[in-house]
Amino acid sequence: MAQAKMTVELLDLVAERFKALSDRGRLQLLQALRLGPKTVTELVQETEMGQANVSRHLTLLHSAGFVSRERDGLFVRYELADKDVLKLCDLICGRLEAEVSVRRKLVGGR
Amino acid sequence: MAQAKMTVELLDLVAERFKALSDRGRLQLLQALRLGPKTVTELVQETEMGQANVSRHLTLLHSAGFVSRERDGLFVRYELADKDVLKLCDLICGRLEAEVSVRRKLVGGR
DNA sequence: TGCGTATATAGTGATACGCGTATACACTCA
DNA sequence: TGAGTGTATACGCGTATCACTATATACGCA
Repeated sequence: MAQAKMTVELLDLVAERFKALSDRGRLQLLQALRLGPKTVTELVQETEMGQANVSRHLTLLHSAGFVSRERDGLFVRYELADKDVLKLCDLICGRLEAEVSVRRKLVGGR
Repeated sequence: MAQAKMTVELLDLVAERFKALSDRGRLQLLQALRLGPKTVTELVQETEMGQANVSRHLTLLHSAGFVSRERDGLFVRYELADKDVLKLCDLICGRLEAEVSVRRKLVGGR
């Protein structure tokens, strides 16, 4: 959004990236990957999601460029592609915390 | 995502915010608001979307906290709530540009 | 109060999404 | 090559989302 002119195609791409982050399960996976690479099996155990779902979500995150994948024998190890994802989430979380504190003030002020 | 423990409820809230940004029409509206507040009618003209759609998308963006609204007589004027939205979009755009440049290099290297 | 304009909200049909199950594919090893 | 394990994909279903149209609500003004 740095430039004034955003083509419809570019906006669609941006929307697609945001959509990849608009699901609880996928955010859970990204969070689980914060501390390092993990295999699908490990992620299944940590998130308590079904194997098919985990695989599907990881595929989507990968095609959105948020995670990278690397085969290790029988396993596939996923990893955060970079730290941008965390920045994005931090921005949202910061907003949420601000909202909550505003609400607290409103309630406390009654 | 700053803290290691993210409750399911918090993740849902984060996902909801990202979902608000995961639609071309809504991104178009946010972009149109970059230069200042606008009324629904103005946004309808600029985006070539139907009035009902514009109103609906603005309502969603408002409940997600990305825009503020203020009634001005018969009109309702919407405005970017803060600059975070632009930061978020810039992060995504930066990623997209990086991807494109990588692809260019790959193509050029052939 | 009644009319005209601006905005918001049903209602509806088409499309997209997420989940669970079953199955296909990839890889290792005997 | 065949069995076993890990990962990805196909299918069906229920739900959510979006655009469009019509309608309702809010407001200013005569």
